[in-house]
Amino acid sequence: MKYSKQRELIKQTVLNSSHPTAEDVYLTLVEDNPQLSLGTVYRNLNTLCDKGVIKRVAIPNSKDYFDGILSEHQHLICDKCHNIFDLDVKAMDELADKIEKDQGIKVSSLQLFVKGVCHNCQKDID
Amino acid sequence: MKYSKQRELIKQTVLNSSHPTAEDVYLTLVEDNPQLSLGTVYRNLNTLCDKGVIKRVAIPNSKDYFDGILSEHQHLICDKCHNIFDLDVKAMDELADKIEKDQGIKVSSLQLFVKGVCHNCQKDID
DNA sequence: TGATAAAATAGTAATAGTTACTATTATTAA
DNA sequence: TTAATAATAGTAACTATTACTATTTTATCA
Repeated sequence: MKYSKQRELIKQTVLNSSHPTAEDVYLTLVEDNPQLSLGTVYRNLNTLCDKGVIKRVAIPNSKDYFDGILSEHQHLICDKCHNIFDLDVKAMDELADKIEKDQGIKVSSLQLFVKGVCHNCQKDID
Repeated sequence: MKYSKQRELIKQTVLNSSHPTAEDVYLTLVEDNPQLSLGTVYRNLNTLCDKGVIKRVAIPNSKDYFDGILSEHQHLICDKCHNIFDLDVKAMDELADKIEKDQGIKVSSLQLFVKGVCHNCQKDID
């Protein structure tokens, strides 16, 4: 894989922002790099995911988000502000084991989508 | 809401098949109803979901599936045959409670996506 | 350093799944 | 049976993403 300035910028943008979409990354970078192409952003986000440099957060009925945090964690989608927040749900491995035992199937991946109200928005309600 | 023959057929097709997509429903029905429009299928699937007659199974990076079983359950997406299977995961309510306590947030919905190998495909492996 | 090969880019076209629009048809209620 | 209104078929449009292609950038090595 050859170095490219664009890929470097895209990587840094994901690492320095919270769950940006491809479009977020593009809009962030295009200001100082007016020649940047949205296709380049998509292509590099895919490459970076494939190489394990970043992770894709794929949410049902929504565009993809990207995440610079590689350790396993789950996500909260806030009902109010629609932002995405990291959740450290401890019980996932046990749950996978339980499902394997109870259902008699092999589990290769387990993903949890939590919808609710984030800390910030909860403050606004109180 | 006025009766329509098309909506009735669409509803029956969802109730009588296992997790069909909009296209599945359309292809099933169009044979005996050549005038049926795909738009009508989409519109009525949405209406039936809104009215609580059927449920939408929205899976990340995939088209929507529909489900005639209304009771709360989770889904297995098989790595081999890519079909969708119902899973009765008992621990969901407890998990929601635990997340609310641990994370200090209000959970409005909790969805689990299990990827793995279904019973049928597991048989083929053995 | 300069030539060459390989990879990446920008810009655009194409795709998949779904929704929106509109003229026509079917259903319902009086 | 007519009049209203809701639903349809057929098509266009939309959104998120991928594919294509001519040009540019990067890396290699003589």
